[in-house]
Formats: sequence, structure tokens, C-alpha cells
Amino acid sequence: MEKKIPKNTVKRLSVYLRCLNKLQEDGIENVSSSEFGELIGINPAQIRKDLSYFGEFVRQGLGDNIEKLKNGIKKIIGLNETQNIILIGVGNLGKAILNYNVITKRGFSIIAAFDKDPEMIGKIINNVGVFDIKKIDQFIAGKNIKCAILTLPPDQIRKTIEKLYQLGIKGFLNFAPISLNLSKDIQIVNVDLSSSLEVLMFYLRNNSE
Amino acid sequence: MEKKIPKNTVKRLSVYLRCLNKLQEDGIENVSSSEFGELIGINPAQIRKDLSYFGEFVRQGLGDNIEKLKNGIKKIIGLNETQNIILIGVGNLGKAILNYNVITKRGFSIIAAFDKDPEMIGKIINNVGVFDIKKIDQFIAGKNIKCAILTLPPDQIRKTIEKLYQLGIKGFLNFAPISLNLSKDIQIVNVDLSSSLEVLMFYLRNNSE
DNA sequence: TAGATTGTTAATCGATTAACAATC
DNA sequence: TAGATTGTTAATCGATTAACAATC
Repeated sequence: MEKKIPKNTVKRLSVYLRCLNKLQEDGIENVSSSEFGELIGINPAQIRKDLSYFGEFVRQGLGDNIEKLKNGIKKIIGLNETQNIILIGVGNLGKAILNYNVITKRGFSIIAAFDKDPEMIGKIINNVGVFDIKKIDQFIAGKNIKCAILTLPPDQIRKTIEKLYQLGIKGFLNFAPISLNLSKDIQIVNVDLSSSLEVLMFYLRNNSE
Repeated sequence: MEKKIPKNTVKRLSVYLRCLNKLQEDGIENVSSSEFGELIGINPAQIRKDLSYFGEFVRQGLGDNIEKLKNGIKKIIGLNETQNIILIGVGNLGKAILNYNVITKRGFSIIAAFDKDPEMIGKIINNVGVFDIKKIDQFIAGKNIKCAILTLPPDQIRKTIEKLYQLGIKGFLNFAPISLNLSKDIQIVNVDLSSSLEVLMFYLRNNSE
């Protein structure tokens, strides 16, 4: 990647993709950046700028085909092909995510879940098998798995990341409320419910914004 | 609020709070901004600047007492007193959140859950009762509830927000992957798993950052 | 007091937006 | 062609960081 992509641009790409899908479902085939911007509440210049970072592939511009644009964004993100992921920790949250079909619709495939609880091992949840965490090495071997969803207790996160990293997995979606200082080589995205609630609370009290 | 608080400052306040709690658990009573910054990987000047927006209350500065600082941040966020919240939609994700005790530890109290499923109504999950969504009006009346967690299917989100807004609830934590253009008066924080996964995927492919 | 650490100003850096020539 | 819409440059706006006098 030649130029540095702003962090917010990446987040917006995801928003664009979702909205383009929606538009396509509604049978719309083209949008201009101004129409699109209007729709999602983002400045049209922002949209054009965001896309220009990857400008090679949509030379015709937004005004043209939604399908083309969608595929372009998918390619940027790496979702032009289905991504295999695994889930570690089949507690309440783990189960909820296994049952959350939106992830699948978006081009991800959870191909296995792992837990240490004998009660859970062997079960099948929404077509995903639960395996013994001890056997994860042999399961992963040879499969193309780039990232893992971690729905484990906080105290097991670090250990698990280190283990999976050795097995070649470098991307993590983490739900535990902890700060980790990890190798630059590891990509981690944190989802923190209490933190989100706190941010919400703040804006509720100071809602001049 | 005199000056405008940067969005990122608010997010960081939440991080600060979590880390201060951690430090306190470890028996530490004071930190300097440089130590603290080192610990959480944030520039000390950034921390001082963030806190200076609310400068009135920690005149002594970070170098002083963690307890004092913690209470200061709690007060800014509005967590100096327990915040009552409700949860709408007791599906898999709803259940997971009800069972997620971290929220409680952080100063929130989920005082009730609501669903329309007769099978669910009347059940108690982790000490939270599940009530008939139709009776929500009378339940809420007179109680001090400022925000709601929405774990409903996407197509029911808008309707539910409008309803709750009329009942005086203006803050929402939303898990459905939709973009809503709502009244400025409403505060909404979105948690979108697929979007988080997409951001993760992007950085995995372009991990020069 | 002397040293450490702050709060805040000024400088830097990055992200957003307006404007417009180039393109379809 | 004329009108619309782009991609990109330049201007603006905001957020981060370095530096330092003021404070404990």
C-alpha cells in the first residue's frame, strides 16, 4: 500500500459496503457520491477521497455501477473470497456469536469452535462443531485460517493469543476488557461493552453534541 | 460543557478508568502521567490534555491520588452513581449480555429485560427478570432509566427506539447492523461485529501499520 | 530548596471539506 | 455537445505532541 490509509477510512469502507448491499437489495444499480453521502450522512467529498486511496479499480467513479464498487471494496478488505475463522470459548457470548448469522452473510465462515468444557465438546451449534481446545493444533494444520474470535475470560486471553500466534493466526477479535501490549505483527480489534456503555453515558449527560 | 470534548478523549476516559481500577487492585495508590502513559501506550501529554478538559476537579494532577482521579472520571462519565439500564430482546446475544457481569462491576445495573416471546417472559436470568414487552410503559414509569441495550432483530430497532424515546429513554446501545438517521436528541452507540471483523481483515492484509 | 510533575501554549501532524479542472 | 460527476489539489479544521513556565 503506497499511501497511508486513515483509520477512519477503513471503518467507513465497512459502512459503505453495508449500504451498497442494502441499495442493491432494493434494486438500485447506480449511485452518485452525493446521493450516497446524503443517504449515510457522510460528506460526498469524504467518500470520494476514501475511495481514491484505492483508485485503481473504480476508474469510472461512483456514478457508475454499485456491483463494481461493492466488489472493489470487498477486494480491498479481503472479502472477495470467504474467510475462514474460528471461535475460542463457547460460553454465552460465544454461543450468541455462533448463532449470529450476519457474520456468515457478510462473507465470513466460522468453521469451528473450541472449548475446554467436556460438556460442550462434541456439540454442534448452528452447524458449527465444538472441539476440544487441546486438539486445536491438529485441527488448524493446513487450513487457511487468518483470524480467531476470542470469547474467553480475560485471564486466558494472553495465553491463547500466544498459542494461536505460533500456529500462524495473527488476527483477533477480542471481547475481554483488557489492554494488551502485543507484537506489531498481531492485529487485534477489541469490542468492549462496558466501554461502549460508558461512552454512551457520557454523551447522554453532555448531549450538546 | 464549555469547550468541545474530542470524541477520542471520551473513549480514552473509559480506558483510563479501567486501568486505574486495575492499578488500584494491584495496591498502587499514585501514578504520574508518564508512568501511566507508558503502561497503556498513550502519550503522557495526551493524558494530561484529556484530563485538562475537566481540570477543575483534579487540581493536584495525576501525580497524586488514583482514587481521586478515578472518582473524577466516574463523575465526568456519570458513573458516580449506579446507572439503571434495561435490555430489550432476550435472544442469544441478550442472554449473553445479561450474564456478562463486567457491566455490573463497572457501575451499571440491568434492572429488567423485555421480550415478546411467552416462553421467555417470567424467566430470571442472572438475577434479571424478563418481562412482557407490552408492559414496558408501566414498568418504566417513575423509574430513573436513561438508557437501553437493544439486542433485537434489525427490523424492530427503529420502532423500538421511537417507543422508548417517548417514554423518556434517550440513550441506546445497538447491536443491529443498520444505519439510522435519528433525532440529535438521541444518543446511540453501535456495536457491529461484522464491521469489526472487516476492519480486522483489512489490517491483516495491510499490516504495515 | 531542588526535583519532579503538572497544566497549558504553541507547533506539528493528520483528517475533513470545499473547490475545480478533467472526464465521461 | 452540455450536464453531471468524478478524482484530486488546496484550504480548513481538529487532534496530538513537544516544550516549558508554574506548582507542589
